[in-house]
Amino acid sequence: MPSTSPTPRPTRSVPPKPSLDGLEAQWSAHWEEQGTYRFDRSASRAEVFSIDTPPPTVSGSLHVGHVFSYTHTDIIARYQRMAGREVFYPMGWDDNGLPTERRVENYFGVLCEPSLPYDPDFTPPETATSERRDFVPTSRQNFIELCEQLLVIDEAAFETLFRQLGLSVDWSMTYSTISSSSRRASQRAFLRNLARGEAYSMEAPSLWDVTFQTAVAQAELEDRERPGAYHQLAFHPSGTALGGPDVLIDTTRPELVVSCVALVAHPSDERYQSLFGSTVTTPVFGVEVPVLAHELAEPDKGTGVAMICTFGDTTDVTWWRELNLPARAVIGRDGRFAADAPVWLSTDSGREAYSRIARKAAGGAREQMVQMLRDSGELLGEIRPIQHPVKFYEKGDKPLEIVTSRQWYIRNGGRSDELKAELLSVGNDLAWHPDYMRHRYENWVGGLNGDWLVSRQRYFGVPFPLWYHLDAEAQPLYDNPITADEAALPVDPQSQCPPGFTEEQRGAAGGFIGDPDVMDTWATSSLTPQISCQWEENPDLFAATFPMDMRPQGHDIIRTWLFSTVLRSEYEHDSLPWSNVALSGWILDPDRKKMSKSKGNVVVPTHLLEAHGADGVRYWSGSARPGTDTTFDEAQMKVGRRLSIKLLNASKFALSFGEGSGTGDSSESETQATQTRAQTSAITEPLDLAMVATLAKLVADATAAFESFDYARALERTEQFFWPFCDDYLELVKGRAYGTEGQEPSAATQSARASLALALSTLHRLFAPFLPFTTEEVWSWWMEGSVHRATWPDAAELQQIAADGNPAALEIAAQVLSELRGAKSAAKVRMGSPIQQATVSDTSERLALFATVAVDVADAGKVEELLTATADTLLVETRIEPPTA
RNA sequence: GGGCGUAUAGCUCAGUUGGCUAGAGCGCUGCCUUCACACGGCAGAGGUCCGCAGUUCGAGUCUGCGUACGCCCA
Repeated sequence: MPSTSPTPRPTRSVPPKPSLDGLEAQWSAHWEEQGTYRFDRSASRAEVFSIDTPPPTVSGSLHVGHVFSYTHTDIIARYQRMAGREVFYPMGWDDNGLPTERRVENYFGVLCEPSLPYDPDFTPPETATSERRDFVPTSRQNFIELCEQLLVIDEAAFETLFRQLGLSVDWSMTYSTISSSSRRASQRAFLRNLARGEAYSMEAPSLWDVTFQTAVAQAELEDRERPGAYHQLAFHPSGTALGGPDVLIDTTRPELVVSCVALVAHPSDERYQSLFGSTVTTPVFGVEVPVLAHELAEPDKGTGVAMICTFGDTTDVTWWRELNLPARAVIGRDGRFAADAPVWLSTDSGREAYSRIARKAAGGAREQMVQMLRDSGELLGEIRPIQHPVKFYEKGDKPLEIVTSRQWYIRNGGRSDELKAELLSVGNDLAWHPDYMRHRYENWVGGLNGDWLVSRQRYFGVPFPLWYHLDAEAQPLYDNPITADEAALPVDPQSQCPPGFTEEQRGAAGGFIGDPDVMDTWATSSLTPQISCQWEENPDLFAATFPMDMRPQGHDIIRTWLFSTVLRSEYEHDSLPWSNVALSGWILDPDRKKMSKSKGNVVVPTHLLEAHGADGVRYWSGSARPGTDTTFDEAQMKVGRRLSIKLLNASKFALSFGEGSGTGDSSESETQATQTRAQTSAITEPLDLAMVATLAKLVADATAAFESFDYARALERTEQFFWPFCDDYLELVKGRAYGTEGQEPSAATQSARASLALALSTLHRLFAPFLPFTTEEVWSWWMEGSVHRATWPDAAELQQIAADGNPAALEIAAQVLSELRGAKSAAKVRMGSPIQQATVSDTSERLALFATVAVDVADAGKVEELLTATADTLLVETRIEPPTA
């Protein structure tokens, strides 16, 4: 559906008492029926404006934040559509991955237990317990079915909200990240990464969430301040240094002494020069470890010596790698210490000590360990409590452990300066809105220190399309995975055989096993441009929409979604995935705290839409400058509602005077162009020309603001014009517009009516992206078609109509009118009461300008005798006689 | 520790190459209800533009140094 220039209806139809009630339901049904926002697939790339919509995580709750940022995108989409672009604006749901699993677990009170067989009659508990340990185990397939079941409900709730909000998405193009085409795209992209050497698997220590029992990526980490305590432990010199004084270290994790592989101090630390190269034995366990030097050791932290454990934190991993230390890991995937005493404990007393911490989680093991250290006298002094940053999975509740496991990685520049430089350069080619957000990207890419870990030991996600050969002992051979054929995608290696094998060979010696993992959610959502543009599935659509024009998103996920999308696109297409990135800010509660579920200050948007109307809520969103954190403010929504009501009433009023041309001769043979020309050529009065000149400037400003994605500025300018337009211009022009009853409209009357029509048509379109329901309503009173498919106003055309109209004439008229009203207000009389005499004093230049509008001013102010006098500045003196009672 | 942003009326915010006698809305106060709008209109009060120093004929705006708050990264 192309956009069209405004075409008046043959007759106007203005309701006697306009109202906002019911507009949302009425017009959203109408738009759906008319296909107003349907994407035209025949459009060429040059005509298209394509938007990489953020697929919301449907397993989260509805949130004002959704309303806020999605409105920003919609406002831009609506502008682009009116500006003549064919807008590709799909919606997507991010429904694969851990957030959905977690919601399903809590919602139904179940846990996935992959060893269980599928139960076709499985029904979840009637009431879910809140205790995770009481959750009912269910098979992988049952679990996935529950995920799918809940998603239908969650997605419907989101769609309802977004429709109420008036998002102009083409709902026929909706995608979901767990759908078969998304899984296909995700697996295809992965296989190509693998073929090009951009993806690899490796056995390595990685960050591990013990609750969810999965590896997590660097991008999903967050530091949280947690209470901890320094324990001072004594290590005993051994070998050549035997008999020397104990080496003291401070640690917050005494339970890890058993996996200590070395002590470390800074190479320039004077205190420990003599110890470097010597060995010490660990407390309690008596294992001999070296004392080494490394610049990551912090001399002013504790005693300056740290114990290196495999693995307590990410620094341990660095030390382990760079100092070539052995791995002595004891914590398993469940976060507990291994049951059997490790082989490196050579003494009976060491093994006995270990048995006291075996099978314990970190906390319990620490308690035991502290007791043993106290008993042996190797814990010195008091335990000193501290606050320190601890690494958490952003969605997790327990500190991350580091566990060694085989994982898949995609190279992201974290281990290659060359790739890092390339990605930095690519990011620099993006147009960022606001521009300063580019620093977040640079910061993140610059700080990457490892490749992107994409495998997750979870169930509801996109599986790796891989199998592994089994050797004669049925052990997997990871080095040469069997890959799925692209044509067969999507595949589930758990239930499907690799090419050339049969199901009987699964798990058998010489046979195969399927890769058990799923990909990180971001590994799929990093492909939203490819998914929504239907990469490799619909070449015409892809060619018309990719690379996309705009990626809207929150600034908090630059490091994850934005970066990973750039990376995947660079690998697959050697290009940016889009040309513009528009960042939305946070919603802050009235105390300026970020709204989040954990703080319990989240506002659910449905009641807001009911209370203030979709346009009222949209107005609040649209007032927030791009990228700026914004206070949640219902007062602004009320203002938006007021603006909408004002627009209804002002439109009703302006349309009540009759047609602009006044002749009533709008015969059907007359083309729209000549009609328009006849109307606009009727605009001759100085006040009217001044208004049109001001309007032309407004359109130029608003258009420029929109072209740079600054919708808030466009709204602000439009409002700045609209309120004085109602307060002043409508009042000034009212008398002329009425004309004299029973007479043919004079030229002055026709000028007024044509000006009102022109201003109204322009204002309706300028407000349309922000107030889609209200503007569609008022547009329908007098125009054909949808305002949302009407062409955006043209500043040059308006300027041409305004000719030599001088905006200052309108300004001075408004100023004098305001003075006259002030006099009436001071005299405590009604605005409709007359002023017997008014004298306007000003400079002669301004008086000359005033003369061109004086009749309108006198009429609006009900001034019976209007005099002028020259002076240095504007002064209005009045004589108001008290009304005769 | 490094980077980025914000700081203007009681509140939420505009203020785009320096020209400001600093604006808007909300809130507050007063007045006005037949004739578009009481889900209203009109008018009014209200400010050391975070601080200090500098550049300039001129600084809310530019520069430097601080302070406070927020975010990103280590």
